[in-house]
Amino acid sequence: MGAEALSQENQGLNIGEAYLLSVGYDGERRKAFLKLYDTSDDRIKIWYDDTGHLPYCISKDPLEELEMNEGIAKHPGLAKMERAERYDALRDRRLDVVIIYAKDPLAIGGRPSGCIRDLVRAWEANIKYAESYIYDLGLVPCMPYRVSNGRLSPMAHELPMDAVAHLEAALEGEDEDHRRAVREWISLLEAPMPKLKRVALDIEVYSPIATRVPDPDEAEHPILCIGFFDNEGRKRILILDRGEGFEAEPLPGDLEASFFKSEADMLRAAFDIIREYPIVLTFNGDDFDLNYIWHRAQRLGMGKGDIPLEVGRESISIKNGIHIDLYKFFVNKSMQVYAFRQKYREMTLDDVGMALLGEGKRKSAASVSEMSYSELAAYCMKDAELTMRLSTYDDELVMKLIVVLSRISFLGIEDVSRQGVSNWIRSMLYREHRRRGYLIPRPDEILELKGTTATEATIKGKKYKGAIVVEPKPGVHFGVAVLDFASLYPSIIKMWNLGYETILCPHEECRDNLVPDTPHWICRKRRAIQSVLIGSLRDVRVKWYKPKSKDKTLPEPKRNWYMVVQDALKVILNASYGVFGAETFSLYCPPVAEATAAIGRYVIRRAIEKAKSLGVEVLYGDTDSIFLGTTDQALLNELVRWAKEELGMELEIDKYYRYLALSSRKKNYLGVREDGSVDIKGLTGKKRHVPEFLKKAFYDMIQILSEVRSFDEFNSARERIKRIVRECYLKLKNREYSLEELAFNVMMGKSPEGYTKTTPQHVKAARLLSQRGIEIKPGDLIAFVKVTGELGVKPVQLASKNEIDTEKYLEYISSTFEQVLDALGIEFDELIGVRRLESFFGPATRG
DNA sequence: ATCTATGGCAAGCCGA
DNA sequence: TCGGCTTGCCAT
Repeated sequence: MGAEALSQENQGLNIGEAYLLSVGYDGERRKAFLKLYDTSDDRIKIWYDDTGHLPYCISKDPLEELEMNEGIAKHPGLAKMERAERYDALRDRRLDVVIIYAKDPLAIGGRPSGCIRDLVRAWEANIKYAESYIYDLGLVPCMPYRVSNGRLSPMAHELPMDAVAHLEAALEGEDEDHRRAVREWISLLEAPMPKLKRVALDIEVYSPIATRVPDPDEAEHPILCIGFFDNEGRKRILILDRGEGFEAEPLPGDLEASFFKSEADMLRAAFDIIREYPIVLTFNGDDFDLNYIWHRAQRLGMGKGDIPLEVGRESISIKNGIHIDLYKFFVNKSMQVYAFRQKYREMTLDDVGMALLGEGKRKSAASVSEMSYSELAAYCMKDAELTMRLSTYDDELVMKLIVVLSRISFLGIEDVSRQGVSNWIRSMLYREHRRRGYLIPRPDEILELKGTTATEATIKGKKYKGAIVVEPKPGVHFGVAVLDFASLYPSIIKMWNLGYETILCPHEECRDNLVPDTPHWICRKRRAIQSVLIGSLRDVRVKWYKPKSKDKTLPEPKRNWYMVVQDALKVILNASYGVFGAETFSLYCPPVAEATAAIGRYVIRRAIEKAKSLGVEVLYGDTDSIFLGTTDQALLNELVRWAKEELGMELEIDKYYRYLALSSRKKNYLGVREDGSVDIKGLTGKKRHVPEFLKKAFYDMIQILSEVRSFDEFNSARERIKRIVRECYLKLKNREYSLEELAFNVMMGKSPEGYTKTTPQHVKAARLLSQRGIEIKPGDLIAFVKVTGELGVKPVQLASKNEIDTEKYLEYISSTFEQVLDALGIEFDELIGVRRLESFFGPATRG
């Protein structure tokens, strides 16, 4: 049937080179479609499914659903097969558990559905659709294809010979599953990067109250202007002509401005511009800009057909186009922490722009409603420009990341840029199930077969025991080497064949293949899917992309690409263990997470014992790292060799410290490297909430410590540190610091009413702000100072200098500095003079 | 609708 | 006053 008949829509579709960017479902046609980026004219072409697969439709009304899916019930594959027969057939093809698919078969990009029934399961066993559909066709998002007479075929690209040669050597001794996976990853990651034409859009909306954000669902106020900034630097601005009082005035010369008497005409002009581009970028366009336009256009009498937008539940797409909401991308915790190293802290365009581009939003005294046309245009254009530049800076880093993540996760770019890391991993694993013809287990099926955890967590309320943190040896240590296991948990998943299928397998023969520290065992007969996929990704990163990204002999663009891929892989690998311990993950399997952590403890424990047996002192260690009191190459190399031999794990010499200062606190240290750079971990002085004045003094002290080369030099350093602390103390006492410098900055974890058990200080301050009519939302940073009086705190906005509680601040200074000083054997009292301090000292010093 | 994990520290709250 | 608990932030 269908496979032979070309859809009418596809007839005559010929594209030389097209990148598959997104997968969607057209409800009216009841067909899946692909959005293809045509590189010859930079437009999106739509390709409709003509493979003849039947869509399964989900409806709240069961009768309606049956009716809609009549075709499926008649499907020959389904009709033929009896229930018991199906299960047997499944069992034969599976590893060792009965695994049954039970997700919404229309989940494009994978939205789980509660609507699950045998019908779907059986149907899924025989035909595949939608999410599985691009896999059936052998398609991978963001890869190049040729379309000829409506048929898609992959475009070959050359693999770099050095990569091929290197990999063949590195793959020696690995099994065939692993080798195949590594080759495929390289092929995906080395495919060409498409040049993507795109425009950034931003709107400004009139608001009668300056501080209130207009509600997009109501869209009751007019849109004042719409700015477009494209990746070739073209700037266009559409402005609503509001008549009297707003004379047309000269606008910057490179700005193409158009004025409209009618807001509807302005929107129509905006739609024409949107249609010009294959890709539209916004910063929060899902929730605000495009959402407002959507509702406003209808309020002005336009029909849905006149608007080139497609509104989904959580996102807005563009007909014949792609919409990427960069806010959703940057708000993603994994991106923030691992790819951008926490350079930005707040999820605003201003903060992200400042951190990544060195430039924030345009400052303006007036609200948009009161701005002159030229000011309004400049303000709006700046936001559009920042949004665009977030996608272009550093040789298109962000676009590259999205493309690479899309290829790894097999999600289209609209999905991958909006979803979290657990969904990327889910999609990656599902794809492999489908390719192998495996059905996918439901969460309750895995849980029932594999059960929960067997160890007791150290922290109350956690599900299982985690990593080891070695008790630090307090003091200053000169000549320290830090060794760590490269990608510890992914390596464990690879070496120990961990996966939901293989843990606690049904074979008697495997029961003695135990995970140390647990009653769990692991299958010896089959390889687990996740072990293969995560293990191969890990090897691709560690053996190819990471070293290449550091190779200074490579041309810059090449090295940049290696760096991007390396970062993208890091993000996925870092999450690859945690997802199995997250209830919300669709392949949640607590014993897998527990076993991973347990093996991690075993590995580091063995390494510590080995170091000791070599006569090396172990100063500290955390999860996957050990800090050793030697820099003797022979000893270190022996340890590395031993780890490879004995544990099958790659232990690496990470760095050397000229000296390392340890207190008795875990996860707290200061290490100075040979070149004088300093690693500060966990110390209060660097934490976000600490007042600026104290951070400054703290870093002044660090600067001094970084210059210390030998034990003797601590004496002069001590004097200089003494001066810093004294000065800090005096300025505090004389009230020379501004309120801003004195402010603690603490984030609201929830709304002010959400705090029922206790009322922390920042919440007290927040409530004072609420009383003044200032809205406080979760995620807001509250700046407050400590004051004398009942409450003890006040928001900066409401405080005055003379009510500052200097004693409290002094306590804070002393405890902050002590963390470093007690490691160095310096008494805080002695720095500042005990005489003056006596009255302040409350808590005794540690150690 | 969305959400990787556990371990550890400092500070403050709050009831015994 | 003490100690358990909550909170936020950080390490890995």
